[in-house]
Amino acid sequence: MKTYPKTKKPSSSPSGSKTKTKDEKENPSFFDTVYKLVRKIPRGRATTYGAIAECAGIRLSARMVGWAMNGAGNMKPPVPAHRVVNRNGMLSGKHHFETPTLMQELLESEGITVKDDTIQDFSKVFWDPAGNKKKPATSAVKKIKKA
DNA sequence: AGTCTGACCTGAT
DNA sequence: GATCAGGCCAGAC
Repeated sequence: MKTYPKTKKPSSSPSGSKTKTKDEKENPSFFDTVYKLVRKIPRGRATTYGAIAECAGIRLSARMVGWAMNGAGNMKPPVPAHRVVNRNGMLSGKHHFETPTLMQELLESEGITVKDDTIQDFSKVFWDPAGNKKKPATSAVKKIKKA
């Protein structure tokens, strides 16, 4: 699996080094968009990377969403990354939190039922960022709703 | 400069 | 129905 022979630095925040991007203000990387969307997530709600990626306009780059979350921990206003889960509603990134249980703790603290690292009634707690932006959601959302 | 990994998703086999 | 492969962007070695 992932061949990671190199040293891993926890402080590898993508957005942390904003020196590379010319002007994130005028040229807001999708990173910023993701953070904004995630911050817009109401309490007691959760969304998926795909939904955010879709809303950000990078459905095919949903992976980057998770990567962007990596820097979320360094964000001043802590981005509610715990409200972001994969399409399965499983706390995939929980392991990346300060504590593997922190994510579940936060979700439960918001009233979300989490069991076995998976959000129960995900279709209910699911929050569509597109709904806030009035943008057409993808089939991913439909599937979730259908489930 | 090239290579690879990364908290994913979708489509096709 | 489950599994495989492809794909996007950005950062680190």
